[in-house]
Order: sequence, then C-alpha cells, then structure tokens
Amino acid sequence: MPRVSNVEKQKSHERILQAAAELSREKGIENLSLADVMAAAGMTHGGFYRHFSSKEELATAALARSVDGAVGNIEAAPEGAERDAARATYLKTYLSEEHLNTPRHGCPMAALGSELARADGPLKAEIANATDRVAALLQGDKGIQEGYKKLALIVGAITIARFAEDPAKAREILDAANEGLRQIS
Amino acid sequence: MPRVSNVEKQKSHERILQAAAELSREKGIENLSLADVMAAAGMTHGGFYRHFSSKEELATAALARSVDGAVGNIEAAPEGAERDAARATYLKTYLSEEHLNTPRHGCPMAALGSELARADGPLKAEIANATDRVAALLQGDKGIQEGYKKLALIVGAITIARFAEDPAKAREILDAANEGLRQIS
DNA sequence: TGTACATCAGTGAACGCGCGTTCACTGATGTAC
DNA sequence: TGTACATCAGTGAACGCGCGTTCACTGATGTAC
Repeated sequence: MPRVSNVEKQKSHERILQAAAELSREKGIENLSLADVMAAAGMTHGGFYRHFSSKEELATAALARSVDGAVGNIEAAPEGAERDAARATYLKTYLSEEHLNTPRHGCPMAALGSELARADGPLKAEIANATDRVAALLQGDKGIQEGYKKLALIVGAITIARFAEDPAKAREILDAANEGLRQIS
Repeated sequence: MPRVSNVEKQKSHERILQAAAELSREKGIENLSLADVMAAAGMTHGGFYRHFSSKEELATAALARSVDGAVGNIEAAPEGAERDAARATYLKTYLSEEHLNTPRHGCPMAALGSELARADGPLKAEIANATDRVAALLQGDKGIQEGYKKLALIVGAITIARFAEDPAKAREILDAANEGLRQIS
C-alpha cells in the first residue's frame, strides 16, 4: 500500500534516522547496510531514496543525531548549577558499564572514532564541529584545554575498555579513568 | 616466472605483512583489500593464499606486527633508566604531529580503535592482550591503573585530534593531552 | 463538499561493482637417486 | 655432480556474494476546480 501521508512520511524519516544512528554505532558506518537500516525502520530498501540522496548523507545526518542525543541534555540545561549537574551526570554515565556495553546508545566518538578520523567531506565537518562543542561543554573554568583533556581521557577509556575480553578488566579501566578525571580538573 | 625460492617466499611473506600492517592502519581493516595489499607487496592477488589462509588471519598477524612496531622499542630496553628513557620518548613521539599525520606508522589502537572494539576471535584476543602489555609498559610506580589512565588519555587524544580539520586545533589537543599526562602521573 | 487527476511513498526486481576466495596453469625450485 | 621428477610460488581468469543505487510499478494522498 504505497503512498502514505505526509505525516506518515515524516515518521518514516524519523525511524530511518534513528535506526541509522543506532546501527551505525553498533556496526560501524562502513558496515552499515541500507537494507538493514530500512528493515529496522520497518520498510524495504527501495524506498530509501525518497528520504536521503545517498548513504553518505544518511551517515552524516545519523551522526548529527547521535551527537545531539549525547550532549543535548547538557546544552538544554541553563548555565550555572543545573548545567554543572548535567555535566557531572554526563561524565558518570559516560564511564559506566552500561555505556561500555551499549555503543548503540552511546558516544559516537568512542563507537566510530577511528572511522571518523579517516572521514572527509560533511562527515568530517560534523565530527570536527562536535569535538569543539563537547569540549566546550566539558570544560570547567580553566578553558578549552581542560575540555580537550577530559574528552580525550573518556573517549580513550571507553575505546580501550572495549578492547578487554574480561569485564573486570574493563571495569578497572573505567575506574582508572574516573580517577584520572579528578586529577585533571 | 612462478615458483620462487624459499628465501624469496619468506621475503614475499614479509612484504605482505608489512604492507598489510601499514594499509590497515591507513584505511581500516574493513577497507583493506587483499588485492591492494598484494599489489603493495609487488604481487598479484592470486598468490595471497600461499601465505595466509584468510583475510582475518592476515589482519591478526598485521595487528601483531603493528603492536610490536609500536612498543617493541620499549620492551627491548633493559628495565631501569634505559627503559624510563624509552618510555619518555614513546610518550613524546605518541603525542607528536608526525604521529597525528601518519596513522600508517602509528599506534593501531588509535588508528583502528573503534573497529577493534567490535572485533571478536583472534583479532579481539590480540588487541586485548596488547592493551595490558602497553598499559604495563606505561605505568610508573603506581600500578597498572596509572598505565590505563595514560593509555586512555593518549589514545583518546590522537583519536579526537584527528577529528579536527584545523591543524592548529589538533595541535592544541595534543598539547592539552601532554599537560594531562603530567597531571596524571 | 465532491470529483478528476497528478503526485509520489513505498515495493521488489535488477544492475554494476568490488571484494574474498577458488582454480587451472606455468615453470623454476627442491629433492631423491 | 648430474638427472628426472615432484612440488609449489605466483599468475590471472572466474565465481559468488553483498551492497549501493536505479527503475518500473502501484495505489493512496494531495490538490485544483
């Protein structure tokens, strides 16, 4: 039953985007298949091009969505005490076992880091921009350098913690990063 | 002119391994094509299976090679002052612009991090093992936690520095990480 | 409000390409005597 | 040391598969009147 209403189309668009944001973090952008995305969104692959002009465009939009999901909460909080609280929650959640085990819902820098480092074009622009955005949010009162340090530490910590085969060892790495966070700020 | 001597075969093997170690860090394991590797080694793709039984086996061997290249120097230095010096050199080189710009010759954790995090089987075992190996080498006298902190920081720093489109910004990130390294140890 | 027609969201088959892997083949190397 | 033969490193064509993209088609939606 083709040709759904405009409202339905918008919902489809949303489902595709969300599926892509999750699947890309789970499998990597290069391993993301459009057929899989469309299936996860409850459709067949042929309809994809009514929503995005290419896989690259989807990947860029999906990354933007992932970034928003990650730091939107902090940005929404008004500066001052509330934002400080949001920031603290963010860091705690970031170095949690839940984040470790569900890249699908986590930080795209950790889930896609090495792939994004090789990117160019819009995808590269998106992640470059996100880096400053997040670093700015993480900095306390010591300038952007503090934000960079914290971001490097937590992204690196999740990355190498995911290398571990033993969950206890992964936990140790996250704990170490937590301690490092205190020493840095 | 087929059938080269045993000595030649060993040289071929070496060239394939080295080409794979460099190309995989440059393009990612998933984007690594066996035809490209063989061409870089000066051969055609058909001969590959005289040397490795599958792409996965090659990738695992190439990763081991990359890891050895990265930390072999430190391990070779006798414990004490010499090893301390090797460790200092390692950290300085790690956070350099040269490393930033030539993933091909750099740390596989930074070049392939998010891909390796998703790996399983021998590849996962290899990187899990490397994590402990490197962390142990980096720790000063405060235990393995110190090694984990340092490793997380430097791997994360190169990863996010490679996100930057502006080299000056990348440089700032590396500087920040250097400072963080001092605060941590 | 109703009618007639154009639009177009979604389907599913098809295309083209790159890639990992296999295979028949060649001829120099290694080895048994 | 020389000879005869088996081995096998490397070649290049071929296969099969998955994937991004295209396309003809369908029929409900949107719109002009």
